[in-house]
Amino acid sequence: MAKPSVNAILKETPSEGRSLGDGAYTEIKRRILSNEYQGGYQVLEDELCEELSMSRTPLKEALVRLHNEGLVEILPRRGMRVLPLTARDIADIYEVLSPLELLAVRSLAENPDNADQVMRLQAEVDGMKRAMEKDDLDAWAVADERFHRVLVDESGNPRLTSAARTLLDQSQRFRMFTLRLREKPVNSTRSHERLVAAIRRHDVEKALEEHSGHKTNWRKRMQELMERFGIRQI
Amino acid sequence: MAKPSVNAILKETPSEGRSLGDGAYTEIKRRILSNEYQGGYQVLEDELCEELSMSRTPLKEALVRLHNEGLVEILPRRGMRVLPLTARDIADIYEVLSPLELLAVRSLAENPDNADQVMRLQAEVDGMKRAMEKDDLDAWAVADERFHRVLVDESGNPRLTSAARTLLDQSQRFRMFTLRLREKPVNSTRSHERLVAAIRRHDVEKALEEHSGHKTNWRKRMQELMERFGIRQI
DNA sequence: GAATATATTAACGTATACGTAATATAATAC
DNA sequence: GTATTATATTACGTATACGTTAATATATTC
Repeated sequence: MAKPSVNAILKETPSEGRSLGDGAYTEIKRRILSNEYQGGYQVLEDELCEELSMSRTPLKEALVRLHNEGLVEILPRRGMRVLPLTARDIADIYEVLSPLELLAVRSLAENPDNADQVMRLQAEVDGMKRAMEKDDLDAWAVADERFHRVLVDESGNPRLTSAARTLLDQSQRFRMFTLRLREKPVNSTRSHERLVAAIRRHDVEKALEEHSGHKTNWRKRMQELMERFGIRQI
Repeated sequence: MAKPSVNAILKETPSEGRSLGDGAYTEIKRRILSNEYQGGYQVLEDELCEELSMSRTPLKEALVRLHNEGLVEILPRRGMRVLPLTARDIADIYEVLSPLELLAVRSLAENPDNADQVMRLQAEVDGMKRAMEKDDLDAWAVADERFHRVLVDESGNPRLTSAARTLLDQSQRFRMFTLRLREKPVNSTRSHERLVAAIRRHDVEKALEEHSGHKTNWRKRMQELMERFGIRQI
């Protein structure tokens, strides 16, 4: 009984993947970020080739890219391994991500012509609110992820976008993992809303404060969570 | 008359390159960072293969990595092209690099046990001073580059190191380009020395201030320089 | 039975082969 | 001479082939 062809999956992602290499990159990354492949998961190149029905050439390209983004390591003769995330890693990620997002927040709040950007952010906040009303945690997570992505995408600095995206990707594994362990993200949604409001009225100080506060709070809660559930790594 | 074999060059870099792919990556990157390959330089994969005496497989791997680091673009059927750096790019790079280095400075200054790290930084400052005495600009540039690399390497946060390194690499093309256009980097050397001194005595405020001041000053001078010489891009 | 030597296997790095699609060149019509 | 079509070339994406070497299994010795 054949598994559902992954080729079909690859075809269905019109977003990034023109080539097989792009397709493999997108698909493997999706599996890692969704924790389908958890930290420590190890697999040989040949097995992945089989799995994704392609040869080693495009697959290797995908692995090189994933390695560059810090998602996997490539072990000679042992294939690839999804890098585990420790509590320390999480702390490191947010230590770097925070100032980057802060830069984006400042840039948006200081932009006199930010109506369009604010609209895009608000759309995601609205998504979070609707998701909360329907108790749909998955939908909430999607909107949350999109919010942070929009934030750094709209900064106008491609280097900022690129660096932040890498870190957002890494953190997403953790966010997905803890999604159903933490309390309902009501406060988080409200905080995002206040942040957008501050950006809208160009209140730079308030926006920065709101963002810092949110991130600090979030980090504290996540550390508590990890301790409570004894999560050493994912 | 055969050109000096690049294989020889690759062999001589015991640092990174185990595989041919690593070697190609290191060598092409070196050429870009030293402006041997300037912005806009375009070359076909096959020509690079010839040049580096290897097949397309390991070469392509190197190109993928360089693309991920924002140094080149890969144009279907036209090979790779070294991305030009505009004044705007320079500004963007330093906008992101500054807070990252600042994070590193704070981390070092706050570390009660930083004697070893300070030593490493001081070694590079000494290198800059010796180079200035001998009017050896190239040696100065090497020490300067190493200083910033040590700074972010010693931060203790691998994500910070990785993100900052990418930006340092990008900025190095510009630093090399302007090395002989700017005045002698006497102030720069002194500023680095004061920064290390502040880190040594755990004077966080002073260290951050020194670093911000230096970076702000540097950015201003570089913008002046570009205007004066009409540098649109490199 | 333990330790060492040898053989086998397997996984990957790299080279090469091949098909395809885009571009350049040639040929033809007007 | 220009426009259009036909043909040839080329560069790359991908698959495959091959050799090397590390890891494992097997055999051999004490």
